[in-house]
Amino acid sequence: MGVTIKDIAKSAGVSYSTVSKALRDSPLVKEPTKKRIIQIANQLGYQPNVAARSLVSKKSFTIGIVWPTIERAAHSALITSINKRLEHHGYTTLISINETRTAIDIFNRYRVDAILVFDDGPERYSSPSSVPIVTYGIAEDPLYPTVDVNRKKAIFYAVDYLCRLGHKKICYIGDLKKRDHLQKEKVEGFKQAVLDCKLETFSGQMIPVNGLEQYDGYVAAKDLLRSEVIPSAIVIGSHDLTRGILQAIHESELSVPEDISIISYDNIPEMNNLVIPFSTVGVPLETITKKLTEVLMDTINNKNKDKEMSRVIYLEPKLHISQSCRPIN
Amino acid sequence: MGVTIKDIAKSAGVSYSTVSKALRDSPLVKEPTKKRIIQIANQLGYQPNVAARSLVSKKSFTIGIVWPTIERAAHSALITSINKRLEHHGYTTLISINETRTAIDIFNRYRVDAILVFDDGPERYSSPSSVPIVTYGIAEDPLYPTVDVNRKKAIFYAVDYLCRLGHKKICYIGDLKKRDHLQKEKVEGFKQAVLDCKLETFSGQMIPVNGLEQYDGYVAAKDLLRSEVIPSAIVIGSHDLTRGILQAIHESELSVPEDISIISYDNIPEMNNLVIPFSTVGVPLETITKKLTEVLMDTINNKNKDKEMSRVIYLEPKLHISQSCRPIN
DNA sequence: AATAATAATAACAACGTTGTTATTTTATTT
DNA sequence: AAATAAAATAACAACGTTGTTATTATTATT
Repeated sequence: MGVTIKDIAKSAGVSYSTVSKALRDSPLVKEPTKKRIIQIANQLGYQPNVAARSLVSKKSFTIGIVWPTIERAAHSALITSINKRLEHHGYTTLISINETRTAIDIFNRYRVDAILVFDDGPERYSSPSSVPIVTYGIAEDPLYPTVDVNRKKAIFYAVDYLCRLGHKKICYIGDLKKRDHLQKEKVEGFKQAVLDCKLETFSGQMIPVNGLEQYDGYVAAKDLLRSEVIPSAIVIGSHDLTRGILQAIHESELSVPEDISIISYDNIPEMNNLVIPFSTVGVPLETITKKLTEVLMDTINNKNKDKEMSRVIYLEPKLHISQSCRPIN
Repeated sequence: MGVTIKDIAKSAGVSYSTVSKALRDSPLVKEPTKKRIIQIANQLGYQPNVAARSLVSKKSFTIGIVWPTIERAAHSALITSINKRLEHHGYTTLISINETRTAIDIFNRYRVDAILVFDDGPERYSSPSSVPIVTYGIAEDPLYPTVDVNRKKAIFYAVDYLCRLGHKKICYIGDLKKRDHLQKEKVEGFKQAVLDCKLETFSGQMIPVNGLEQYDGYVAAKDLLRSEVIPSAIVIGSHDLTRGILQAIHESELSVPEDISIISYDNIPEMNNLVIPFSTVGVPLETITKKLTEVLMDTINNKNKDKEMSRVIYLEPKLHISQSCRPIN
């Protein structure tokens, strides 16, 4: 079974409390003894028992991530980055892919120091959690501190940018369903921009997709390109759609940005494996994870009090200009 | 802070040991008292402290999954299924996406009951882990009990099947690099089958890809279709490649299976969102996760002794015949 | 060399559970 | 109604750790 502090004590001929102090590098134990103890610990492959430790110290130095939507590729990049950042703060990340309610219960049983919820779902989970919760991307009347991207503004910026380049006929390809809050925001941003920029509106300006995968983008774009009036620019609501849309454009023997300008919503800085470097709007992934880590640490250290606890932090999207849009004469 | 058994005891006017028994549904406590205690526990939102519990009982009812390659879509389906199965056995699944060595250490500190490693990497981690380890897909001289798919056989079956349909000119598209053990197996299966079935060999019979993504398949197939001799059938080494290959075939105005037969290696039963229902070879995902769960439970309950501990279980692939292959006259 | 001050180590309680043993309450027998 | 058996509950030790307090060993001061 697992090696304990007492095994080390016996082997070193000291009391177990001395071992505890030595391993935590306390100044209360003499340097040579400390060295000897540490060496024995390594030799025996000692790993401190988290259960025992967190039982007495009421700290686990662990963050639980709730991730029921495990397939979402975008989230996996976020989680990788968060994990790295938390590691630097001395925290361990543990993930549960269970349904949100269940996962929160699990982490409560483990008494982790904080829970980070990644769940796009519209479901409300009024969770009696004694462990503090932070959420990402559920800005609609959240019960907990939330970090979110201002998606409305993002798409607004995209349209505004195209407009300043002189584009008049601009389409939006994305999820138009009312259900998904995150996608709805984007649609609103588009509508607002069309209004504010005094752009032409026309039927078929907003093209729906069935899902957010490459294939869905392909289908939607095929559809669009078959119609008689082709827009001079397209705003794409979600990352994966872009590839499919490009594919469709290529098949129509059109090229980007010569024949058509394209800009996509995206947080991930990896639109590089596409044919041309792509222009995007969105909050850089590292900005998101930096803020999330910050909020988590503040929450743990009780830096935010009372009503402040349930406030939303909207991150400001950035326009990342590359080579997929061109000015119109 | 968290509600403890003592809080409940106070509120119910009984001793905390009675509460413990009541919550574990022990016959040692009278039914009405039990009911009352359980009700109070729910009311207070009590969640048992895993740390305290596993400290005394030496059981955590938790399995740690090591998953450093978080992006691998195929694994996410496996993990989802495993999670569900383990839940039925009363186990909780916790995931770490840290580098394998680190993740194993973490789970050792947590004293989970077993660790399941999903790591394709060829790296050897001679880990001094006091928690038992089970691995998936690292059959090459494994240190721990391992479940693996017989990939060599899988591809063999695919070729054999095509051969029996009368195909003579069969190509393989996949990763040909020597590095990746999993991919190498498949290549060997192909070579073996070509030999055993006395098939024609020709230059350019095995087409390499750069990665295992859809795009890589597209590029490889484009290349193939540009050459003067086009095979009558293609065996595809990995799931995601398939879409790209189909794309390329369509662009060449060929159709499947009329002009060309295609069969793909795949464990996931979801080749449905393709244009036609696809023929595949591989071990069904549920078979894999069933066996993995079995091995995990056996390992925990010490059902496998001594040298048996480090044996490999090769799962037998199944041919799943659908509509992407046709017989040749 | 005896005493005080300090450094190093040991002993012990506590954390929230479970499982075992001890005590009290209730039911049964005479 | 007293004695006994059975049922229900309470008390206590243990798990592996940390932090506090008590003890012992060492050094400094006279």
